[in-house]
Amino acid sequence: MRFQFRDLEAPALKIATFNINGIKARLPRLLEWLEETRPDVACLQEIKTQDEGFPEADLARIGYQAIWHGQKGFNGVAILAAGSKPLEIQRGLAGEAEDEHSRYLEAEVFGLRIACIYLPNGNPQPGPKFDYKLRWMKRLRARMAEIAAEEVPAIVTGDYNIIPHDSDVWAVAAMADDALMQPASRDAYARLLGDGWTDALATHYPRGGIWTFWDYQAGAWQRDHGFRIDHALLSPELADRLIACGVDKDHRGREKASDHAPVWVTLRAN
DNA sequence: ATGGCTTTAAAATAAAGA
Repeated sequence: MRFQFRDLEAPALKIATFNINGIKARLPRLLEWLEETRPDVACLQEIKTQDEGFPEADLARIGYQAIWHGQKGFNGVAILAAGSKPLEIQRGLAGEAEDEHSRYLEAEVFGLRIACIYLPNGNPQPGPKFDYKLRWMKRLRARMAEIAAEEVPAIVTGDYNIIPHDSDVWAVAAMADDALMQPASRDAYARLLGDGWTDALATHYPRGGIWTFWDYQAGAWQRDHGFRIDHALLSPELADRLIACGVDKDHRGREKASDHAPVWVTLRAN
């Protein structure tokens, strides 16, 4: 199936995801990153603000329109697009009415379906937070199956809080008991791929060793003690159009940086 | 280190993160 990127003249589309760990504290870094790298679409996680605190005007000033799903103090996701307002399709996942965390936002923009996710961390495990993580992944899988059934070009990207393979972490032993790499977490992630979604970075860097997160503690950045937990999953149509992908690693080393680095993919228009 | 940072919320600590 062929498709066109609507409202876009460029022959390729760049889509990025960035867990910014607080949009208020990170606003100068966020604006700087957008202006330097100019993604057509940017999915943000952990905006950590209520809806009314979202810096809509600051983003508009540099050419980005946005939709967002905020929450007081923590969580929160947003989808930004250069010169186009994302059309909201869905916020939140079905299947758990009492779940009030702002972790899922889905939109249509440039002729693509884009879901921005902030998957629960799940620590400590075992425990109720880990149970919530696994339930959330089950609900995500159900929604992704619905999207797949629509046969639209789609990308589900964000902070998955999953280390998919041992080659995606600096030291397996250091993280062995962490919720991010438990077999149940990995199995749930593998099921998404089994359903036909493609992990963009895993495809282009099959040997691993690519990190998207470095802890603030213990000199993790200076020692390159990181792991890969921010992912872009592509529908079959988009997987065929993947030109390039990578991590804006240098942004992790800047003043007042987030503990995550941005991840991006570039897709061919046809 | 059952937490070495960091953010938010809110006024000193506490929760959450990964």
